[in-house]
Amino acid sequence: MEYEAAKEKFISTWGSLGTLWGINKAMAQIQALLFISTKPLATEEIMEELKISRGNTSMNVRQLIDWGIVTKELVPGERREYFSTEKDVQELARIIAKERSRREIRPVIKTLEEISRVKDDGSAKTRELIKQTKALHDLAETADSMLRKVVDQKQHWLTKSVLKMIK
Amino acid sequence: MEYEAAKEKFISTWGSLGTLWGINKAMAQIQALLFISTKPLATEEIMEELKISRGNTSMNVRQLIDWGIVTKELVPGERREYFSTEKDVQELARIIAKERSRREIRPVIKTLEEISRVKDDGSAKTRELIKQTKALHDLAETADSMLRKVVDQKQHWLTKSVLKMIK
DNA sequence: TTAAACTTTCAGTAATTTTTGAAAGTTTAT
DNA sequence: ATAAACTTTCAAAAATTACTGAAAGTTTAA
Repeated sequence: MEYEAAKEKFISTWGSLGTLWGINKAMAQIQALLFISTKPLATEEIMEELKISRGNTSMNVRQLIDWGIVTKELVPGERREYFSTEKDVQELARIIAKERSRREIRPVIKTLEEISRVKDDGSAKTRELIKQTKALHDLAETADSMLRKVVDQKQHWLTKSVLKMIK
Repeated sequence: MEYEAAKEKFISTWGSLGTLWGINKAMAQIQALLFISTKPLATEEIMEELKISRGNTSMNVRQLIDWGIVTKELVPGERREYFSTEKDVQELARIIAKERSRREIRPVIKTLEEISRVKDDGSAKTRELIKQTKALHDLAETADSMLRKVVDQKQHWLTKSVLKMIK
C-alpha cells in the first residue's frame, strides 16, 4: 500500500470508529488527520484534506478542543491558528476515558441511584426494579472506577501487572 | 417516585445510553423492559409497553437474540413466542464486552495492522503514519485483551484484587 | 478607525438512520 | 389441505443528525 492510500484508509477507519463511539465522523477524521500529521494544520488545510466546509471544520475543531484532545498552536508572526492533537496514545486514551466517564457514565450512575430509591410498595415488580437497578448501579460504579483509575497515572505498571495476572 | 415513573425513567435512560453505545433506541428499550420484567414478554406486550410497531419490535428482538442477550422462551401449550433477557449483570457485561470486541475492536485492529505495513519510502510523513498506527495498534490490543479477559470467567476475584491494587 | 485576515454562527439543506405498516411467510391444529 | 395465529420482511415515511455556505463577529496591524 502506498502512503496516500494508507493515509486515506486510516482517516476513514478512524472516522467510522468515531461514529460508533458517539463522536461524529468529521470530528474523528480531523483528529485522525492531525494524529498522523508531522506538523500542526490550519483550518484551510483541514478543509482541503477532508473536503469539508469551513463551518464544519470550525465546529468540530472546537469540540476536539473542548474534549482536550486538540490544542491551538500559535505560530509567531502568523495570523491564522494552527491545530495539533495529543500524539501520545496513552495520554489520548486517558483523556478520552476521563471525558467519557464524566459525560456519559457518571450521569447514568446518578440516574440509576435515583431510580433504585423508588417507593417500595412491596410488589414483585417493584422489588425486581429495585434489585436490577441496584445491580446495574454497582456494575457501573465498578466499571467506571476501573476505567478511571486504570487509565490514570499508573497505567504503565498496572497494565503490565494486570496482564500478567490474567494471562 | 412511584413505580410507573421509575420504570419509565429506567427504560428511557437505558434507551438513550444505547444510542451512545451504537445500539439503537428501540433495541436498548426492549432490553431494559425485559430486564426489569418479572416474567417473559410476548411481542404484543412489548409493542404496547413501548408504543412501537410490530415490525420494529420483531427486528430489534431478533438483533438482541443475535447478540445473545435475549432468548426465546417457549411456553408449553402457547403458540406465541415469549422473550426474556439475561438477568445477571455480570453475565450481561461479559456478553456485551465480547460482542463489542468481536464486532468493533477486532476489525479495527486488523485494519491498523494493515495500514502500518504501508510501503516505507523513508519520508517523514510515512514514518509518522507508521509510528502512530503502530502505537494505536498496541494500545488497541492491550485494551481489547484487558476487556476480554477481565470480563471473562475470572471477574470476581479479579475485580476485587484490581480494585484493591489501584485504590 | 479602517481594512484585511481570519473564525464562528446558524438557518436551511442534505444525508443517514429509524420506524411504520401492510404484505408475505411460517407454523400448528384440525 | 385450510385456516388461524403468529412472525418476518421491506419499501416508503418520519425523525434525527450532520453539513454547508454566507453573513456576522473578532482580532491585529497600520
